[in-house]
Amino acid sequence: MNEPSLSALDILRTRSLASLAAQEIERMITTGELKAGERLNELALAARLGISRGPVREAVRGLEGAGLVVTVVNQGSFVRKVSAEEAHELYEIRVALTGYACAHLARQATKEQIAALRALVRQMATAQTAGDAVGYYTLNLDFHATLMRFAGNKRALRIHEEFGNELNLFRRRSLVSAAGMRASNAEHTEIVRAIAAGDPARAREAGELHISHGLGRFVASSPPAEPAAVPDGETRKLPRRRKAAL
Amino acid sequence: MNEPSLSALDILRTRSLASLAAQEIERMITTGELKAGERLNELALAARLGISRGPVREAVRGLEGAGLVVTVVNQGSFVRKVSAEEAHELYEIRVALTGYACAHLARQATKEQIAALRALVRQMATAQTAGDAVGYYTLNLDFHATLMRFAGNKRALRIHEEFGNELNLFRRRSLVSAAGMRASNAEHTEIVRAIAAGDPARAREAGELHISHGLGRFVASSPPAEPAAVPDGETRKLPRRRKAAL
DNA sequence: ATAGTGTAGATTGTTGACAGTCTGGATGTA
DNA sequence: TACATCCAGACTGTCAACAATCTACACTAT
Repeated sequence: MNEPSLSALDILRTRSLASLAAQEIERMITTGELKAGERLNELALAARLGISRGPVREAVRGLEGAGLVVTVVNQGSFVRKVSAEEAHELYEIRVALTGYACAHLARQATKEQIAALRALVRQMATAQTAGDAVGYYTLNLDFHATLMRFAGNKRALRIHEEFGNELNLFRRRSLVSAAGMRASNAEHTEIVRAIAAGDPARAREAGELHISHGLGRFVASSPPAEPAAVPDGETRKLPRRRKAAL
Repeated sequence: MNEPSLSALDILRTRSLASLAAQEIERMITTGELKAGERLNELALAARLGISRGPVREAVRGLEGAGLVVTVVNQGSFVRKVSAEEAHELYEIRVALTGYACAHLARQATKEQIAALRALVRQMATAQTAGDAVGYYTLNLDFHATLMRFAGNKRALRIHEEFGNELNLFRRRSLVSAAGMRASNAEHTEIVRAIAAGDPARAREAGELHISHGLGRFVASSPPAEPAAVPDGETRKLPRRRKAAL
């Protein structure tokens, strides 16, 4: 009955080229196709997407407003680079949010929600014993997102996801070690246990500790970052790549 | 020696028209010159700023990325309207962040920082006894921003300010009553006292309670909002103001 | 009157062109 | 060799024009 997919025309009736471009560029950034600090060549992007520079510029501006991109007049826009200090700040905020969410859940989580969290912990245990770091990584993301979602605060969920993206701009996604996974999931267990016990203070404590330790595991597993002489937001006078890379 | 102000040319060398437009439009929104739900007429804005539509569109897209504006294809962009539910979520996050900041400060606030906070509380007390609601409002903003700044998390400070702006889009800025001011400042006093005492748990509790109560005072002082049938992000088919207002 | 249709004007979405700025290397000079 | 100057190409910043869409209002038929 339906067209295989919405015809190109129908898509345009609902979404502007700029929004599509924004989506695609964001994808390129989060997948690492565009690396932190890399320059966004408007012309190249427009050519690649088969559109003109206007919508591309709009898309980039949108990403700038969202904090994924930094622009320097007459020099261009760059994928934002997150400094160690900024990453630390992001983690601190996550500590506060996660702790709060856990305390909240300890007060009013439903049986189904607790069951869902337990299931995730079990799956992570499986991934951990199997040494499946990638699987664990994904499940872990899911666990924390679920925690936020169950806490019933959509905005907090959004912020949490946003921070996850930004942390990817700090250093490329890094997987935790086997020992890290074990420790991490033990903390997950404690979080769920405290929530199930209906003990807000303990749940908060467990949530906060888990994120704090997560920061430790994060930096421990990341390769040392190069000095980084590229726009964190201030820098100038940086080399401009000529040949439109892609 | 200096030009009265940077010559227009020098400004352009450092800031693009789009960024200037964004700044100006944001100002219009936060001052209420553009009200929540109101439509942003690109042509009118461009004319008012004496530029073309390109930079205006970019500016609007940036504000959209920042969450101040919502866009519907072929219908235009609108100043975002914050629902009661969203406002509630914002307050919840503020509770978490403020509580965390207070606990943090209780652990490592310097004498100077504590003195600064005490000074602000004193000033608020003066404003309160004088019945100066506007002065109190401003000082209160300052107090909370200072709390965040002293906690040493720039990002948290930014989020806090951002939320303040968004809450203005919920209902127009509303001032608390005389009784509200008194209660509010009593809580401020308790926060500073707990911080000065170096008691993180108590400081957090005081910070959290203060924001929670703040939500109560906020809704109590706000006029009831109209049903609101304008774009919160989904709506369609809404009347379009014709005559370019301004 | 009411509902349906059509049209003009207002506005948004996109494009292509032009001007200004910056980078990197070539050229020339001490 | 070291250093200042100049030049061409690559890009970004802005604009003006065109196409597409939507809204409001008038007009028609029932």
